[in-house]
Amino acid sequence: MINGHMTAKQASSIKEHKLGSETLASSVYSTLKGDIITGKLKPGHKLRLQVLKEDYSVGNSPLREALNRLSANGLVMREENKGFKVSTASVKELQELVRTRCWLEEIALRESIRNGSDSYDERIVLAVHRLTRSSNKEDQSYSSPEHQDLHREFHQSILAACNSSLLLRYCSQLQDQSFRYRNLAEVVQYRIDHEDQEHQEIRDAILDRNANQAVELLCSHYQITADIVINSGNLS
Amino acid sequence: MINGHMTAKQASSIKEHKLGSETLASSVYSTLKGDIITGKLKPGHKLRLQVLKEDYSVGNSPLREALNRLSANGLVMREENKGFKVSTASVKELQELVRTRCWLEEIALRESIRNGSDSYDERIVLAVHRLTRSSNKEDQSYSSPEHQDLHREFHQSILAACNSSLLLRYCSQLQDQSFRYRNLAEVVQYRIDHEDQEHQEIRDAILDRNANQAVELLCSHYQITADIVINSGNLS
DNA sequence: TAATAAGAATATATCGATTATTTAATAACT
DNA sequence: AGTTATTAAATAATCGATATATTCTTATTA
Repeated sequence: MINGHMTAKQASSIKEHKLGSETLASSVYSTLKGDIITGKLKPGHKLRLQVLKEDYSVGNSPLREALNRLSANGLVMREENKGFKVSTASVKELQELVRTRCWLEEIALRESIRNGSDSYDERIVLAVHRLTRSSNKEDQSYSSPEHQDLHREFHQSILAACNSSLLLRYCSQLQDQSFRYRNLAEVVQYRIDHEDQEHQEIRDAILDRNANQAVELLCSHYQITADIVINSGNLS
Repeated sequence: MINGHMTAKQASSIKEHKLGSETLASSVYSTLKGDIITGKLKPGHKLRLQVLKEDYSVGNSPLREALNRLSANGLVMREENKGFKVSTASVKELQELVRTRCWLEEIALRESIRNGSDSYDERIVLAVHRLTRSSNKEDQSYSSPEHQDLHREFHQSILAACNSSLLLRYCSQLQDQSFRYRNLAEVVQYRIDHEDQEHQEIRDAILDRNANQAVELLCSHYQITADIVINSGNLS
């Protein structure tokens, strides 16, 4: 039998399922989500059940459950009787994404700054420290999953005190989608350095309780990143 | 064999599945969603697979797929290895819900008013007309699903021009959850009349392009409804 | 009473088979 | 040729039966 459909996939094998009591469906969900965000599974890519079953070594049920969750989160598109595919990526959609993300995060950020406690500040300071340190490692580690996690953590930390788990969930979803776009453009060290600078400015504005400036900086941070992705020419 | 577990359910049998090419999973999804929003399935209620299978006359796969979608939308809670239950309802969660809904809809409403075209206005006018007419029917039809659909349509119509399908999706989810809470308190004609009045005031503010007032009216509209639910004493 | 162990119930997952729909390929026709 | 029908293959969706694992319940023991 030919495994000729291992085209661009090279699926991340499901992690040790034994540890903890995580469900298989949840494992596949996480792995699939990761593969989509990193770009291992490209926008628009058809997700054929049979292929996925082999690539991820799981049965029908957990796979379909994972895909159904993902489709509810916007990373996967589902069409009745036609199955699933990775959500498409276009300039138009990216612009809508950035716009919406700025709207929601402005609220979450202003509320967080209003409610912010010491532990709120400390989490941010720590996040920036770790992120910056990671960026400055010798070995171009800024494209590693660890660096992405640190980046992710920074952006979550500044919204964490908004007092709405609903809003946080939506922001998290928009972040996932933004990171997927971000990974469509190859990121260079120069941009990473600049980003770290922007992160620090945002942090300082927050610590100063200067909400207007923090929002301004945050949104332009997102806009710049989006423009880079658009100019990379990898979008329809 | 006893059908003794038909406790408070009386499941809405799956609608004609033949028409169109809707998937069984999608049918169950809609039906389940409806039963949760109307309160036929009560907050916190354990959703046992075997019971649901019989009540809705479907197999394992489409049922679990529907539940997975619902859990991603917040109407159902999923716990690893422990299955599904209808999301709980509490005063605290309702307050967070209202707060978040006001935040998001303020944005969507202001944007819509800014972009609003003739067809935007017309859809709103029509929605108010139909809703009011339905409320004034003799036969207490204000608790019918048709009336709920009209009510739903009004609230969607005023946000429709915000130019972000993402934001609209989130608003729609929050609306679903709000309606579920709303259905926990028995609604009386008096309140319906008052609501219609509020809807008309919101419509007028929008037609006047008075965004500040429209937002003000909309949010207090939500707050009043929430207070009624809270005072009904049906929440933990 | 509290901790533990056995047993029942339930959720999760696999597999194979079946139906239905979509997609592709082929044939027929104007 | 190019469009339309028809047929065939591929794939999605579903079921049912089964197997395993985890949780829940109950009984037992210290």
